[in-house]
Amino acid sequence: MNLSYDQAVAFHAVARHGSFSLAAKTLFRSQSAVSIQVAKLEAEIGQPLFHRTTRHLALTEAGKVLLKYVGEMEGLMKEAVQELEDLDRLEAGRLVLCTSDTTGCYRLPAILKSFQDRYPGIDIVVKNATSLRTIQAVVDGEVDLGVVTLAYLPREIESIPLFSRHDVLITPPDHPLAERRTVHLKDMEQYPLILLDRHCASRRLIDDLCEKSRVQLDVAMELSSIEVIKHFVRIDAGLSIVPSVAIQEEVESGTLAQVSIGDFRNRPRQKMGAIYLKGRYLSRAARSFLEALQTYFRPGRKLAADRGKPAA
Amino acid sequence: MNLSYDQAVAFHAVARHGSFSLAAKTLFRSQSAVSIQVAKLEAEIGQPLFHRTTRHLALTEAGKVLLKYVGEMEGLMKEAVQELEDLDRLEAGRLVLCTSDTTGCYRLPAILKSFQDRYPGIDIVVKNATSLRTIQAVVDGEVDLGVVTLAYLPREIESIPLFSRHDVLITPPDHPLAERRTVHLKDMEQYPLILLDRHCASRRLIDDLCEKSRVQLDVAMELSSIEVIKHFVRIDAGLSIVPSVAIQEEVESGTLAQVSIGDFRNRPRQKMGAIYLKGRYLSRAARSFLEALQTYFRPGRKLAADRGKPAA
DNA sequence: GTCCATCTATAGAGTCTATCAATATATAAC
DNA sequence: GTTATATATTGATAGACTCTATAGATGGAC
Repeated sequence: MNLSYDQAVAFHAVARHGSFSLAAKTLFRSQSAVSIQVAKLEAEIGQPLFHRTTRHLALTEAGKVLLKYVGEMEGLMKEAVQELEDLDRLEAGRLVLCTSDTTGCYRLPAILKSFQDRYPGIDIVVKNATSLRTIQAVVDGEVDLGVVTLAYLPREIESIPLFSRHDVLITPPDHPLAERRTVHLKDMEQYPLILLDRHCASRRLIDDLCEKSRVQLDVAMELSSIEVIKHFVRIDAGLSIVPSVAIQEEVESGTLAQVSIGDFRNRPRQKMGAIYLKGRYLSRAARSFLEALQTYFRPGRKLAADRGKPAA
Repeated sequence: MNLSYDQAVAFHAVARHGSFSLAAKTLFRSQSAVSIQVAKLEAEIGQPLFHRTTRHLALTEAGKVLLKYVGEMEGLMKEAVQELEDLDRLEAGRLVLCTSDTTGCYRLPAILKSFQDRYPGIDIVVKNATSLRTIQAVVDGEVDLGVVTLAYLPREIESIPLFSRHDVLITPPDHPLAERRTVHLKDMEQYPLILLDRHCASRRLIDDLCEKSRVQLDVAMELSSIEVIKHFVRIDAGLSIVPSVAIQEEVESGTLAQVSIGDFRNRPRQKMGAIYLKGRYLSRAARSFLEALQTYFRPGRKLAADRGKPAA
């Protein structure tokens, strides 16, 4: 037995209205169309669905059974349509981001908050990982968007520059270098350094620069968290190079000192940006969030994140 | 947004198999047919359902939403088909009978039991009412079948004779009439009688007969239950006329005596039979029960209760 | 009883949609 | 680059659905 959903819907209308002609009107069909639909359904089932003896119809046993199921199915169909339309109107949806701790802690919170306020129906999940891992997660389709260092991007990744990361030397407040307006990598050779481990894009950039400048840093420790690094620097376990945005509070309260690094000045700063998989369909929620990111970080620029294909 | 169920089913197959061509095979369609179905669905929804970047497909957010609902809907459809097929195979169903207390107590139990054993999936509801009320219930479509006195039947009722009801006089064991082999209505005039009330077909038959024979019975009480009548007769509150089948136990145990009534002998006995509404579709369960009734009460006769149109 | 109004079933024609086979295109593996 | 596999596209065909018009049935009015 293979029931047609449309025929069942016609049957349902007839059952609810107790009349073929009335049902036909509500379905915007002719009465004959409805009669035929129900007749076919009855033929398929092998039993009548209505007692047709008197003027008003009554359901047969089979009719009662079918009615029960059709009602539920129509309800589900309506719910599905509702939820899909909500998705389209950004009143529902799910968005999975991935970014570094630093960006997650210091750059995104404000924009996430305003996005949530604007689209309360959208669930946003923020994962934390290094830029390199984030890129892999985007490539694998595990996350919709990433915000990462725009270096070492594979070909299949599309990127949108958002802001620049400005790395500085941090020292305890009473450190000799703390007085300087600028230091160079060369100046740091004599001090033990606490850096992020080699899996981080930002560390890689430092290493690359050292190699070019023939500087041999004394890396005393490799950690994976900037927060932890800050604590070590505060107890004078060594100096570090971190994004300036991550230590504003400590600088203001005087628990840490920051010094610009001359070697970085004429270099392109570390561009940070949003990334997504080339050609992958971006949900409306993802596109909308990309747009929000651009409006927030580059208010002057013209937005390109339209129709799922933002320019690089 | 107006989603097509068939398209959604195609989508579901693709989602489950992770492949259009595989899904096409399981649906016994060509691959192009499935591709087009899904494409139309996506056009209707306004969003892609699959990420098609890599070789294996992945669901988009919209795809995940739809998948959830389609699975449920297909489940319901399967259940509906299952239950309708069960109905056809008599493995499910509901049968509402109506009959008098007497028939319900003394005639039906055995056959109901064997029917239940044979078709355990069918729910049988037995209502009790007088024959006249039962007939009305059948006419109104409140019950599927009735077992009643086959007198005073309206035109729209179809009937199948099953057995005859044999009314006898009952008295206390030590009553003067208890010795007689036969009595006549005339003989009862001098005794107070306890009869069923005038709404009962059996009472009507007695009244009609009295009128013809010009007998004036002394109806001391009118009750609506034969069981109650039996108790009154036992305490010598009067005599009564009841179906013999209802007092077999009391006669055997000697608490009541029965005497044949001569006036009934040459009269057609009260035919009892099954009734249903002419032209009303009889469910398979009802037809099957009618058949069982005939086999039980008239084993020699050829069965006619076939295809919903048993002979009268 | 007959007539009328209303509802449902049926018939024939036109339209639309789904389907198929064949082919083109895209992707991953080699 | 080539090959193999998977998906999209095309054009033709078949089937289902819908419509209008009409016939048949039923209940109520007279």
